[in-house]
Amino acid sequence: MSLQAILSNHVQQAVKTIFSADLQTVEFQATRKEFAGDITIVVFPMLRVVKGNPVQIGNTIGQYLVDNVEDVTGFNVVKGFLNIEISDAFYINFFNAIKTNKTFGFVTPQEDEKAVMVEYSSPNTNKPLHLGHIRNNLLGYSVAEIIKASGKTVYKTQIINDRGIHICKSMLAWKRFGNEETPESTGLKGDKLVGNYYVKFDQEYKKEIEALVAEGKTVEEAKKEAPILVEAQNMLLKWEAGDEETVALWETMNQWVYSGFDITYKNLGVDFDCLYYESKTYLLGKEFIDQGLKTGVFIKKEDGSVWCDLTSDGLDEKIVLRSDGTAVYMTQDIGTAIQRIKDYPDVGGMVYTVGNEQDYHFKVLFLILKKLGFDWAKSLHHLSYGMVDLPSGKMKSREGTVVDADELIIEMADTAKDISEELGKLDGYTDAEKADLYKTIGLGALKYYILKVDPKKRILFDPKESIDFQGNTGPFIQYTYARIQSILRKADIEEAELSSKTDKSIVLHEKEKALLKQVQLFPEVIQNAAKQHSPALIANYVYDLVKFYNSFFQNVQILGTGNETEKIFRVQLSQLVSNTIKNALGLLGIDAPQRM
RNA sequence: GGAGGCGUAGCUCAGCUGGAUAGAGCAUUGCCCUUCUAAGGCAACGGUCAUAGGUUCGAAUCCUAUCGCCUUCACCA
Repeated sequence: MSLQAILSNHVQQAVKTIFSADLQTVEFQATRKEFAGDITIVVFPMLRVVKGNPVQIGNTIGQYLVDNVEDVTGFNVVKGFLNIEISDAFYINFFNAIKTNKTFGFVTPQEDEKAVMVEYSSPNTNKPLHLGHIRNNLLGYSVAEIIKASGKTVYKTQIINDRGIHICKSMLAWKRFGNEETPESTGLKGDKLVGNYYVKFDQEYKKEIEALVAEGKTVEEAKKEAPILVEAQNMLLKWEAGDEETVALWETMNQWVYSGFDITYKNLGVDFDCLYYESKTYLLGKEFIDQGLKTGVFIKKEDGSVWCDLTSDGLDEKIVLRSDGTAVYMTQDIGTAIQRIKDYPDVGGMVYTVGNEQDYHFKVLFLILKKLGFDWAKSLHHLSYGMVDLPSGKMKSREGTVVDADELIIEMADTAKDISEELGKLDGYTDAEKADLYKTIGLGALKYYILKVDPKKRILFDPKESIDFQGNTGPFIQYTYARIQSILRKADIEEAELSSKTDKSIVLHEKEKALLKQVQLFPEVIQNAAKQHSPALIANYVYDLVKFYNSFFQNVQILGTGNETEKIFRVQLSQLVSNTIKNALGLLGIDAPQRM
């Protein structure tokens, strides 16, 4: 039982016996460092049931706790705050109970718990991934790991938008200007090659618009009538009709993109359990539209288009099928969701990692699925995150104002290399080991930088200012981990000693106590992060833990202490902390290096 | 115009369901490596929590209005 739970019971008991009143809940908070105590009970809320002076009430309850609770050793009252002092024995008990648990805080998936499907990434297949996709991927991956750690089975998935006018644009430009170029012939990554033709298309398109305007057309007309655009649209029609040549080219170019994406995903360290392709699911939603028409969820208009009337829910009418019977984005999403539940019957809820531009879309999607009568629809969540913007504004692939994912990853590793070489602490490492470490540190910096901020906030990324490696950063946390590993290597303590129980008579240093308190919070932090879909909570937690450790490290001798019992305890504590750091970083998709 | 989000130190961000004198990092200025990794530690400086009201023992947090920035409201995805 947690400290709060134990104290809660006793405080309620105290209020009952002394004031003969019933207290519903007891409010706790961490004791501020300028006061003595380990945990604080707020007296003010009790005034609703107990009349009187808060200081007096605090004193009375404090005395009761000292008299009746073994682990409460003292108290003091400041205004309406009852600061409780807890015995070292309590923390040592806790330490003894969990010190050999390698996954403290993680809950193993329960059989009766429904699984969760987490969708993330879901790129278009016409251009390379950029910094915006990186945020999406890191968030989705991390949230999946966090939900897993909180005790649920998780499936990671994505919907690949492999169909549509965007890929036709790249296909057309390649056909016209490509001279049969391939990734092999150019040495380019497949997604980069295809992306180049997407940009090429846009350049040609703009030229044609200008030419048409010069001929006297309005800009609006020119945008619609530009021949290259018309041809791209024809290409999409041909694709939908199953034209052999078009489909073959589409398959080839998509394949190029996939192999390019695979490299980026691998470098980023993200993965998926299953994939869904829009080209395979876009027709799927239609049968459910038919079904919804029968049950009255949807209405057909005179021109044949199908709509969902959401005005009674405070929203608009939403189209779910065009008048020509073709699918829209919504149709496909309805079909995909239903298909996923069919494929994975143990799934009880889904998380969609998609930018906040689409808040409205998902609000509508979830509402429609509810109206269609799926009970799992109430367990759908849109993990909506803010855009990554540049000082110049939004990133735009067509205008070349994007921060390329592959390039950024390489730059980060290069920076790590520069810093590392300057510090020169890697004697004995092979070049391969070094290269590996630079990647780990570079990625650590990037991932932490992205994940430490609240997902719903937008991120302003200035390419001119490099991502930090000092202070509240990934490398700082990795460094602390490496530091502890160094201690453990030098400790020269036998395995049996490392798991031996700590004697309760030991007196804890304040820095040691602070560490144990912080470790104690981990399970709760994981649950919270899972509930709120927020890796930022994990990042903030591990940052605090690491700060406490560095302070401990600087102020307390670990191996150098003369006392053998103390030494063993401190090494064990270091091990526990390092293990917690590693596990927390793991939830963020960040590796913890042995040296750096 | 309807809907939604954001606004905290020069910069980047924390601040849980309302609680003590609003916290970190970067930057700036001091210290601390003959002792376990200085990508570190200790300290100083820095705030009208956008603004104005309200709710109450108590508000950065909840409510209302105003201002500023962003998104969305397509037979696009």
